Amino acid sequence: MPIPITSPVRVRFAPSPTGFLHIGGVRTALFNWIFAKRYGGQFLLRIEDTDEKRFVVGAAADLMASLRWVGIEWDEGPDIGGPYGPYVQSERHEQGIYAPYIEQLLQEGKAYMSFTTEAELAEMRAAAEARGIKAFRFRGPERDWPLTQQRELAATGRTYTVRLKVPLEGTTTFTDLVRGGDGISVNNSDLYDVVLVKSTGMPLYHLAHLVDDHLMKITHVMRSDEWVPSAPYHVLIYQAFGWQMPAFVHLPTIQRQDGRGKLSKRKDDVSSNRFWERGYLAEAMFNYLALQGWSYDDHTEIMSREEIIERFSLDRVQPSPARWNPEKLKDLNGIYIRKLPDEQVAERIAPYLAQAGLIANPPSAGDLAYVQQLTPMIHERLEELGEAPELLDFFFHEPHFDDPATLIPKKMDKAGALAALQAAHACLAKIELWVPSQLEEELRALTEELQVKPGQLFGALRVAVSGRMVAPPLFEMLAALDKQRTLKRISAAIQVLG
RNA sequence: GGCCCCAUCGUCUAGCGGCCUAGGACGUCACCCUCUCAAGGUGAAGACCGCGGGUUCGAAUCCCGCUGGGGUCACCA
Repeated sequence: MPIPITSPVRVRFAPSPTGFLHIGGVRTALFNWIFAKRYGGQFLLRIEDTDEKRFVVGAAADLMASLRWVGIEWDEGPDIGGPYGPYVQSERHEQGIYAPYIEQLLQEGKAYMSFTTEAELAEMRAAAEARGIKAFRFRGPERDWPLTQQRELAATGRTYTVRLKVPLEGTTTFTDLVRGGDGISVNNSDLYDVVLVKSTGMPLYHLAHLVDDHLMKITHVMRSDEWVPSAPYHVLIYQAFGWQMPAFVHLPTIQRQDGRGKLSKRKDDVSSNRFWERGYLAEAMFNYLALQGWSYDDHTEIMSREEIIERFSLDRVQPSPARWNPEKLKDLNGIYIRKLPDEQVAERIAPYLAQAGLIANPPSAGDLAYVQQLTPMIHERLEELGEAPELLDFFFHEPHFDDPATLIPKKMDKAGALAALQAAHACLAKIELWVPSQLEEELRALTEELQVKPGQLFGALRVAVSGRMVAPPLFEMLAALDKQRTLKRISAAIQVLG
């Protein structure tokens, strides 16, 4: 059933700069972006850096580059500003944006100053566990103190955190646009008094993101599944402020390939950077990621950005987790590479060849022209642009034969192979018009003359000229190699065999 | 362990009570094409719809229980 969406829609992606962005993060950003485009709303980027300990220099810039790579642009964000800036939480904190809201909750008795230290908390947790209590739900004694008493203690210099005064009884319920049903409900007795402000005065995610979402007029909070357990706290905070709640959309997580847990930055090779380095097309990544947790119908998979935006709807978002499938991504990438014209593929593989040292870096005009000539031979064989150097390296330096036996075709002996190569050399030496069709015509005639199968002669030549059993089509290869180099390589092969 | 979420081929999914002897894609295998490898074409294997109860003339589809998997239990996000 279609989910009614009230536009204008405002969504956001709010990562913390703690390292590289993995593809799960990109997927979450992508769904937000697609959703905004679909309903003609805004997509904003906000950096949540309230955790000074985990902050990684350069991570924010890196993450923005990753998003832009797949084609995600934001309408408001740290680097481009917007009407509700700044879009970096540490800056917002410095500007004192959160302070009045904290004060408000304190004044109204919705939150309280908690003087229990981290060390004390750890002790209490350990003691609780020793008594067999598995779930430690902290409620500070100060939750019942009058505010004046809390302030008096604070005035003595004692440090404190600010905690939300979570109701002891009753239930907290919220709806989720992906899960539907009657909504998700938890007993308040299963909750604890979450920390809203650290003892350093820095607000925590729970408080900061929510104030920001409210101030930035976010209508839909679309985030990963792992946030479901903390959603009740957010609902309670909205209620404490008396603010209108955004709609919650919890996206299924992307699981590891083996299905054991969610993707991890440390254990899995899923940094988004890795994919453009290896030669994945942004269009393919976009298409693949859109299909992680969403589908259009029972058979359509290859879709352009525009088609995906046009067709996207929340009721087709899967509630169950997806699983990381690099094989499928690779297949899609191959499809997108094949859709590209040869000229573009040539332009895009040139940097990989340069990096591999096969051509100059940066490539010369002559290099580029040669790459243009070679590209049609490997175009449809490419699933990652980064595979190009491996497929083409023998065009740039002489092959060497690790195993001369590969020069001998099936059902042929060494003498036969030698004779065939010598005959081919003589035949090719006479050819003036060095183009694939002419080469094919002459060499096919030679197979009949020699009474050998095409596969035998062509196979021996393929190895002679490329040094490998698997290579691009023979005649195109010879043509691209030019006559002189072809003859030289065949001679070298004859030497090796003989 | 508590709490929450989820459950269709190995994987991603279609399916919203009869169209399902369950469709598509990746992967796997075979054949065709063919100078090798790809690409392309054709086809095959692969899911008693996790299990057990209901509801119904009829259930993969609705309800309950169980089991399994995942997430989360921080002064991290």
